[in-house]
Amino acid sequence: MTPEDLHPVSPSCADCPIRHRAVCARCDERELGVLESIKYYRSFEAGQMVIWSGDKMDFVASVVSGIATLTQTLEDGRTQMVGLLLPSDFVGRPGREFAPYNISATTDLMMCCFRKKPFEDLMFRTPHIAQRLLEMTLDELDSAREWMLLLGRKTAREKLASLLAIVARRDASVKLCATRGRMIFDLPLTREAMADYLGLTLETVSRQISALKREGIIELEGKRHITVPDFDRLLNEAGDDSDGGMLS
Amino acid sequence: MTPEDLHPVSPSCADCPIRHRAVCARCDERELGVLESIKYYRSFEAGQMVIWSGDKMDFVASVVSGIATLTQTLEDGRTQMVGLLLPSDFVGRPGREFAPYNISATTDLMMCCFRKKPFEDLMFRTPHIAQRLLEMTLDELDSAREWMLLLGRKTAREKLASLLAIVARRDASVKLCATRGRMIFDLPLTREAMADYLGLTLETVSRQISALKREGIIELEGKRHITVPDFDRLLNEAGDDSDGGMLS
DNA sequence: GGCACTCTTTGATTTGGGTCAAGGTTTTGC
DNA sequence: GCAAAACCTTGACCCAAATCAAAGAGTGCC
Repeated sequence: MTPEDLHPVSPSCADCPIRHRAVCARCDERELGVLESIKYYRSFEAGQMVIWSGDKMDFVASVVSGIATLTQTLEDGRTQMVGLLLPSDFVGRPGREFAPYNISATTDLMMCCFRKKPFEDLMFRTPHIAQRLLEMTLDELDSAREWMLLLGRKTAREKLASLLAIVARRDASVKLCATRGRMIFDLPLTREAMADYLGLTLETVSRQISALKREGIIELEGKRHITVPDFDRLLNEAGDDSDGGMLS
Repeated sequence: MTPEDLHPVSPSCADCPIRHRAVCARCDERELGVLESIKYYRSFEAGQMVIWSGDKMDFVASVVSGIATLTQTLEDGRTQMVGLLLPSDFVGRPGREFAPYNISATTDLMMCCFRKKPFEDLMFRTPHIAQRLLEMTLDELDSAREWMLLLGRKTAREKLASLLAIVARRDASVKLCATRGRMIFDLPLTREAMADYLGLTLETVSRQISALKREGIIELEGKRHITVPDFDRLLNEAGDDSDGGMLS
């Protein structure tokens, strides 16, 4: 498969990401006008909290640039990442008043937000917006369930290979690489964040990355810059049947 | 909390479960008429497959009675349950042609099905149906993410306690028990099914159940009939912050 | 009643990944 | 340019849960 195959939807959007991810294709001028009037941008620095679990969340948003994570924690501090938000991903729940998990910026982050109440009003008046959101939510649910398989049944090595495959697939910069099967990208996560996503410890993540490097499945320059010489070989380590869904 | 608190929505529905779970409150006569005309019932025996992952799925459905499970498997046979369907739960995805996982009956099962195409048509014409489905899907997503925390970060004992707490909460028969905090119910799953749900082996499940019994946190009569003398004590073993969401 | 089957329990042993500890490397801030 | 902090790697050791093995319990069928 070529890198182009991996990006059926352009990740760039001149105006606002929600246009193509959630609504644009079927929106008329009036609806776009409403969206314009209720939107605002917020930026966050790497490490900053966007919202705490349980806090009031009076907006929905999509990621313009940068990476955000959704995490849940037990009282004793064990934490599990339950979602990774890359540019163009949507977050927020019409009909929910409080955030169900922590959202934090792992890199510098720009979000395009819409005030929740008027967004909900628009959604109730505009069936195709609710339908598009339903589709997106079903996709997220599929991803979450794919992730349950990973957390419950994959080995540490398979977990790492799966994560690298997902990031490679979604990272826009892989497009720059022309050689068939070869992919180059930067890991957007620290070892600790990867561990939280994969249900491992950071030491195990580090060891598995070293092992994949030692065996030539990945090449590593610095701590974050990764080259995958043969994407199919990486997928093979991930333990999935063929390439699978693994959207976000 | 009293057993009644656990069942804010009546699990019984004279006509069809989807009425109260998905649409009924806001449906008019004409919409209910359409639903009537496209619905049919299917029953399955314990152990029977409802649908295989990847097969064409031309219906959506809700569970009338019995238990069904959603599972995903790796080629080498490792399997992970990704959802448990109890009476009144909905399954199926408008806009998706193929089933993304195996659905199977773990007990005798009755489902109320709606042919997909006309259901989708109705949904497109009827905004509140799409909106209700969106709400339900968001709830499912929250449950899936709660489960990710369990799979990634909880110990075997905490996993078992969490599962027992969920089943106790959802099982209708707990209503029959009056004593505050005391709950009696039947496990609807084999040890192996529990293991697949929890990302454990069946031996570990068995050992943990024995341990909980030995310590008086549960009482066990036969293999399936469980008494929880003190529900709060069970929750305490589950490791959650207070009682949490843990819907299904 | 007894055989066959499925489900469950329990024990012995192994092992993958966690924990603890030390040191290396990169980034940030002054 | 140096110190501190953050992040990462590697090693030694340990333990929770997996694996392997055997036997008990319940159920249905002839």
